[in-house]
Amino acid sequence: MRETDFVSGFARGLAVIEAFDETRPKLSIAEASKITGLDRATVRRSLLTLSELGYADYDGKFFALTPKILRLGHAYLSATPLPTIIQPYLDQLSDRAGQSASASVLDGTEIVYIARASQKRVMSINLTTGSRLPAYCASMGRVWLAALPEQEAREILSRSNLKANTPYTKTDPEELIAEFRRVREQGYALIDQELELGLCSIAVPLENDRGRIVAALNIGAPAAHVAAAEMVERYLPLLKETQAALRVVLR
Amino acid sequence: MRETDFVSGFARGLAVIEAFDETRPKLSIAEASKITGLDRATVRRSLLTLSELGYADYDGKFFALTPKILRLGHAYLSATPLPTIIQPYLDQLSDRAGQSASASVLDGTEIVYIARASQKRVMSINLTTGSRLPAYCASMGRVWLAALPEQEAREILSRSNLKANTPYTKTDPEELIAEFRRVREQGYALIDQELELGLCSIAVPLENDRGRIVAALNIGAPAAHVAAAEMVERYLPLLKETQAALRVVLR
DNA sequence: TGACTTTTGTTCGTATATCGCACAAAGTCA
DNA sequence: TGACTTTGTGCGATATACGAACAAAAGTCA
Repeated sequence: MRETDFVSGFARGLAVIEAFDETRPKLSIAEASKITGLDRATVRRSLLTLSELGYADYDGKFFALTPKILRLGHAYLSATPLPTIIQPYLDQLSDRAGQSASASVLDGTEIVYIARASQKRVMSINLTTGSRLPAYCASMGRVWLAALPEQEAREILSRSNLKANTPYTKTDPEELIAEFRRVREQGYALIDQELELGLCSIAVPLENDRGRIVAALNIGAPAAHVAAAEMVERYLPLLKETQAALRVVLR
Repeated sequence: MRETDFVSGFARGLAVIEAFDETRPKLSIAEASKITGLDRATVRRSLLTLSELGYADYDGKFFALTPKILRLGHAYLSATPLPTIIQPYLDQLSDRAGQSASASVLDGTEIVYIARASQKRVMSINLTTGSRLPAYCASMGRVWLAALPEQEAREILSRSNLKANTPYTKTDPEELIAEFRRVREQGYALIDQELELGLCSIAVPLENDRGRIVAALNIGAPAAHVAAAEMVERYLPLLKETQAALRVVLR
């Protein structure tokens, strides 16, 4: 790609959109400038452009994103057949298990939820389509990393911020690599309160008919309700069934 | 806003992202150019920029969005407290009703789902956070339009594509305006198979403590299961309870 | 309170990047 | 093969970003 094939004004604008998050729902020009590292004048133009197009509101002081911005993310969800195909299977799975069931794909060091059937809230985090979790400490993330060549998995770990969310969180890269090997062999990943205290989850890979991983499926349950050891006997068979059913559907 | 405060390269890029949808998950440069009406060279630069930033994949022929694009929409969801606050109430509501419950906001002529607790699939459409429906024929849309000054509601109707999705769909603006008045008086909107055959739904407005509408809540049920007339007695009390509980929570 | 400092928003001239056109090259299909 | 479509590229005209300068607003402190 030649240098002139890159529209930096577009790239800068996207960075400005990403400057908004849960801790910063409203931004002044100066704040957005600090977060993105872009010049105030440049950020101002991007924000005014967003506002002009209806993607943001401006009260003269702060900018806030509007629901119109959801069109951008939704363009992916509706354009990708996977979430639509998976959703009914997930609903059924969640219903049979009596627990939340989800599907995700890997994006860099994170997994991204692309479909979810939730039961009563067990986590402090509100997970919906588009939510992200670090791959190294989530059951679906483990499944994804286990499916990659070891070198790639190492590379992703090296870019990850391996922090101990709970006393149980594995943060040693070598230990994680060994865990990936175990996941690969047994065909599922089990997480016992590594992401959040009181939460267990179990995940399996979802492969297409060429044996390539296209998503991960999981079931999450409160540890108080289901001990980690029980997760396998109670939910693995259900996950395996769903996995097999979907394998037939996916080209 | 001065002319030079608008970054057209950014605006053009956003239009290119929106060119992707369920019917067009992969786009060539020429296709994207046709859809957006932008010059091929311009579209090409935007697509290559997206690809360079990891928001799109390029196989040398077609471009497809990657899950990274979800970050953009998610910036709104996580930056707006409303979905997070509402979700647990929706889960409980859906659980008690045994039907899907959702929340939405108005964006132009459409409602946008910002949270949803789904039960078994009853619609042909896969609704998730970020999904859109025309406001004029959806129960939550009616609630929103009823909450606006009549002039604004008329203006939105005039911009809407009022088509009859089913034989029951109301498409006459005057009839709709009269319906909005009824919705305002009775405090809820009932839709009997106007969006899709076999689907009924009932919605109420969700107001903050200043009495301003901030979202609409609804419950949807298969018509075969619950006749339209029954919707009110079965679900309105539950909706009202949730509405009241949330009113206290919202500032 | 008022003087002072710091932060923020806006404007401007200029160097640079981007646009859209026109043409060339490469596919595509009968 | 030839007609057609699609993609890539060079170039002049135009739009945009940068950084500095200034004005306005918001803090800060005695």
